[in-house]
Amino acid sequence: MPELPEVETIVRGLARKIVGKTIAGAEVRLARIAVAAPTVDFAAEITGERIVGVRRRGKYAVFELASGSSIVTSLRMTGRLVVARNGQPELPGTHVVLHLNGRARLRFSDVRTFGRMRLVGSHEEWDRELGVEPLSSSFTPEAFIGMLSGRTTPVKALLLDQRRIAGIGNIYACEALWEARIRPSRPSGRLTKPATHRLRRAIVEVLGRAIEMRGTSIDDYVDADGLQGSFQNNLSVYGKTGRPCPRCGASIVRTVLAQRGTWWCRRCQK
DNA sequence: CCGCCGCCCTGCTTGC
DNA sequence: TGCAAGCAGGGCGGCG
Repeated sequence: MPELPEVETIVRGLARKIVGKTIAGAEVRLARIAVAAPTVDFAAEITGERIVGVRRRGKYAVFELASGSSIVTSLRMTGRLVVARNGQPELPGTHVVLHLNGRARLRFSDVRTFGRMRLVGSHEEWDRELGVEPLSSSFTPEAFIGMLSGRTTPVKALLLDQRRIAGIGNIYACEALWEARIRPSRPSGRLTKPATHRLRRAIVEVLGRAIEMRGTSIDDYVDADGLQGSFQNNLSVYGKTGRPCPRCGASIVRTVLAQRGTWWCRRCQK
């Protein structure tokens, strides 16, 4: 499932391929995927627009258009954004195709149809509820302490809450907590000061390393070229039920926390 | 404000 | 072997 490192990798690839191109037309094959304001036709509205930028915010890929509008794309679990030439084979479940100048096509596919491409106006604050970018200078120790302090919520649930930190999903929450040697169920407000610092650094470190490895491909994720990442080979605990902890050798367990599968080491995560 | 729950959806895994 | 139930999960709306 695409989290921050996967979306970052996709966006960097897309930026290289489609910035400066004009949208000559748009095919919306499944209407509920392409969302616009009630009176606005998504395809008609973006036709003729030039793509002036592609960026990431949290787990969203944002296409910035010359008019000031943006297409905010959420991939959820199985969404994919791939650029291909017209005529090249499509991925299954291709619901939206943007025709760019020349033969380039930007395809959005999603077998589970949870993902969305949403057209937002230039002054629409679509990300008002989204939290801090963990790889930005705003993710300071003080900011992180402010999020944790006084809360009883399990720290893993807090890491998954996009209103606090934007971009962490289940894989990197599990990996960062393992890295910081913190039990996922620990009440957020009960972390010691050193544990808080370890966790903040672990988040930054794990996300950065995953970007270097071009993301984690377990089931569906591919980049803008349709290629897999390689961070799945560097996972310590995610999906590793019964395998030895890379740090202490104890068996990795799977529990359920905040309705999510949670992998961790009972011996060295406290 | 906060936290919890159900829903959306389909492919894969599990169990009989 | 075949089939159906169960499971997976990010974001969102509803509820207490």
